[in-house]
Amino acid sequence: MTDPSVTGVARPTHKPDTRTRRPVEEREAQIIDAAFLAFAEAGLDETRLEDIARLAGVAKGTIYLYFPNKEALFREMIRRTVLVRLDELEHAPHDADAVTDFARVVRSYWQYINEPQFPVLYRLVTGVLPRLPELSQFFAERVSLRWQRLLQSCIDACIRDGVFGREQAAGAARMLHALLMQHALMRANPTICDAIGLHDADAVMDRVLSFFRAAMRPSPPPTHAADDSTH
Amino acid sequence: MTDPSVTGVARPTHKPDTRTRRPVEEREAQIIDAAFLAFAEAGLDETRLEDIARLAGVAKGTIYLYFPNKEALFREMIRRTVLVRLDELEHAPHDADAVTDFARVVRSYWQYINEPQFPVLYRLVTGVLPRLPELSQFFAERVSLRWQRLLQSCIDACIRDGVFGREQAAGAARMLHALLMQHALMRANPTICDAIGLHDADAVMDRVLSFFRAAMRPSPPPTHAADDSTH
DNA sequence: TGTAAAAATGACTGACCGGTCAGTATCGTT
DNA sequence: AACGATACTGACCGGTCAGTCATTTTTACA
Repeated sequence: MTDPSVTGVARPTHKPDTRTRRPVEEREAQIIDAAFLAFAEAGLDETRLEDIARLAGVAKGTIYLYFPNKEALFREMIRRTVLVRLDELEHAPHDADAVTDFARVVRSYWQYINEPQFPVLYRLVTGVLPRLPELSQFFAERVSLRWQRLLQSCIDACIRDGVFGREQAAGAARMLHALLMQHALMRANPTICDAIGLHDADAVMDRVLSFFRAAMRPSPPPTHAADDSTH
Repeated sequence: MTDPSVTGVARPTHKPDTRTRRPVEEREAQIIDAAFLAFAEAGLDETRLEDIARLAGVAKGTIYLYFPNKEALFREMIRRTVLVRLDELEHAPHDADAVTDFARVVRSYWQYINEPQFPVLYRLVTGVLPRLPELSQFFAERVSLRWQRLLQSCIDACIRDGVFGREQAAGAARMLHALLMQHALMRANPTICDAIGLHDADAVMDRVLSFFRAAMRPSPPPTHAADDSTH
């Protein structure tokens, strides 16, 4: 008996520093990581605390030393996983060139929502919406709205520079967000991804951006040519 | 024993319309409707069979006369609710005019995904994805892919007519689908809907269509004016 | 009205699992 | 080494609920 997984490792080499409290954060992270994996596979209700405990390499009771209950663990897991990398991305300094800036932000967003965690989070949050509405609110605020604001500011800069026309300015960020988000979600769905070939993430983003730029390109001066559309 | 769904019809009784078996379908529909309401509120796991039974006005045991278990009831509820109105829409005869046709199909799709049931179905299906992957496949096939094909055929017709340019032809239906779907989902999320004002469904659709048309408008002839963009 | 079959009922059962806590192991200090 | 203090464990408890089935109600028909 006893636990062979961790015991006996930490030899008392005098005492380098009192790391007594360090393990607390480690344990939490350990449990959170395990929770992500377990919840990702089975969702909030179908996941048993035992499973999380086993994945984390601790006993079930240990989880309750760090989180008051299953739901709180779930919530905290979502919170932390959503926030990973989000802040650093937003706080990156703006470039001088509006176009470069725009491209950089779009790429960051695209990267973020195409990491494998993202669709999982989206699914988990969506799945528990009626039970944990504040979580969905948090998600909407932190992801959808935040990025839309960021995108809009880049787009506005491009409009000021004359790269984009003014015609589609209103809601342009929403459109771009919709295109990117939906494509990321489609890519995460094997049925759809296979059916319409979205495997190459870069290619998909280029395609979306090309479409977006086409919509945003300034109108030609009013030369009223009736039907010059021949191929 | 035997199959209750069809048996007894061939009775040579002189009664002209033996409605003997009519209640069977009624009961099923009754239970399915109640299941939709109950599942919509709490999801697959959190919904108790008792709740569904109470909503349907039957006893719990009765449900098991019509559905083998909870999961099958859930699946069947999704299947039927997804299919409602889908076929009739697709089978409507095509118009002669490509533009009118396009507008009609887009409006149908928009209507479909903005009915209050739709986001609920989307959420439910998304929520149980790892457990019932074939359901998500069904949903993807019946909604996303089917409509994308339909949209693409309308768009192609518009391109042939010169209304849309050829440049963005590839994946145009996917783009439009992404825009419409994501906007419908955002509209169903109170946090987002309130934050960016998407309450007026018609206005939102117009905005999306305007953006889409801007992207699809044929390019002007190649007058290579370098920087004519100054308003 | 009688009666047999079909339909519906809801009390019951047993598996399951979130949460508890008495007990054990480990660590830091003296 | 001895002694708290702290971290961890996992058997256990109790509530819950999907699914069952003996019983009751309804229906069909003579």
